[in-house]
Amino acid sequence: MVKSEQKSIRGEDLKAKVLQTTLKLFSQQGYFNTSLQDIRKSCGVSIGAIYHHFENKEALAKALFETLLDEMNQVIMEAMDPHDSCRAQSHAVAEALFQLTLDEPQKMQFILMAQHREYLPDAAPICSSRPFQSMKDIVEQGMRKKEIRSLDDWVAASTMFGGALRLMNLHLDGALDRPLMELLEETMDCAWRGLKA
Amino acid sequence: MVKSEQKSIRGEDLKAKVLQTTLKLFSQQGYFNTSLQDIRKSCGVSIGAIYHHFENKEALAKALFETLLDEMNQVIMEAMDPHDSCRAQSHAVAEALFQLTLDEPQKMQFILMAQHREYLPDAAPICSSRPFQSMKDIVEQGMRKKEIRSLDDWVAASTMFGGALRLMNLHLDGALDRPLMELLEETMDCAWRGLKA
DNA sequence: GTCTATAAATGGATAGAC
DNA sequence: GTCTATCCATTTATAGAC
Repeated sequence: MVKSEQKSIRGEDLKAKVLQTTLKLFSQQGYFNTSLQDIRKSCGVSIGAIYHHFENKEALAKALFETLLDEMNQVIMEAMDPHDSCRAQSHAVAEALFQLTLDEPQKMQFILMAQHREYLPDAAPICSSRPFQSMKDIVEQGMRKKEIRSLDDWVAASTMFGGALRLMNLHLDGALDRPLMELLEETMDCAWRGLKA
Repeated sequence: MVKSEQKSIRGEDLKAKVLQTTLKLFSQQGYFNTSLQDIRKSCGVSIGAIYHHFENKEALAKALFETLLDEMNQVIMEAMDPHDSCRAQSHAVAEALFQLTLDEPQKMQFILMAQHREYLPDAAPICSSRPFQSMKDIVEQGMRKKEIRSLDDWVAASTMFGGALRLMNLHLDGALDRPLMELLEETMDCAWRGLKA
């Protein structure tokens, strides 16, 4: 039944299907444990079709990675947009990222926990990617407006989001007993107490 | 010259040399980008010798991983030992881990940034390993003694050490402009403000 | 205990038909 | 644009000499 639904997939739909399947397999097993044959089988497509849309395995991973970083950055921008204060923006961003972690665990797994530089030699470290830069910007802005006290930029950013990011990791590792979202208020309150002017 | 120094390495010395070389290569290139041939060449030993001391590549990685987790836990225990209060213990542990990151970046790189479960299917998530459990214990103890306010255990632990761990990551990624150790006081002060009763 | 040579399998990538 | 068949390099692991 699954097979019959897929048989007519072509063009951009096929490309999207490949990306979707690749995300699933990479996040579950990792890049190196996933062969192109695995991807081929899992989405009922041929090797030739995959190579038509992506130059090679590395380019496939790169396309996926960049798509997800863009998406994450989009989520961050939309979350902070309606707010003015550093505190409100940070809270909204953390909430949006928690929600994304719950809605799309594979995407967050791939972004947060994969070692991209092992297979994308030219990739920048994740901490300098746009979404993480956006988060750092929020905190630096808050420091300029004296909402948070004067601290090293990296210390301030790590304090604001370090706890929340760690909880996302723990959730994805299955370590948390309580629902992730229930921990949002406490975590961001702790961060704020540590930073406020 | 290097070769002539190594030619007589045998037995336990050889085993240690293999582990040391493996750490270097795994932390630099990752597990999957490092072949046994790479290890063989890099430490001037034969494949046969490696297989004599380790059942297979996975067992080699496992031996290395467990050694490093033990070492890290040892560092933590020794750092907290002279202190009583949760605050002093946490500070000492963070300082010791910063120092370990500076002294042995490859070891911390391997512990903090590798995705061990991609090649050690039976490995527990890193957050439940002994060193991380020790850190969590310090915080929970502090909560019982009312030094820090009543919070979810994971939130408290993530707040106390989330910032410091993130800074270690950033340092290893080369993202920090300032020396890691200069950020210790500020980071742990932020964490403490967020947690104190 | 250490070595070399090689087996056996797998994976990325290509060629060419449709 | 998609498919199948195949090439070639690489890798883990073993066998057997020393």
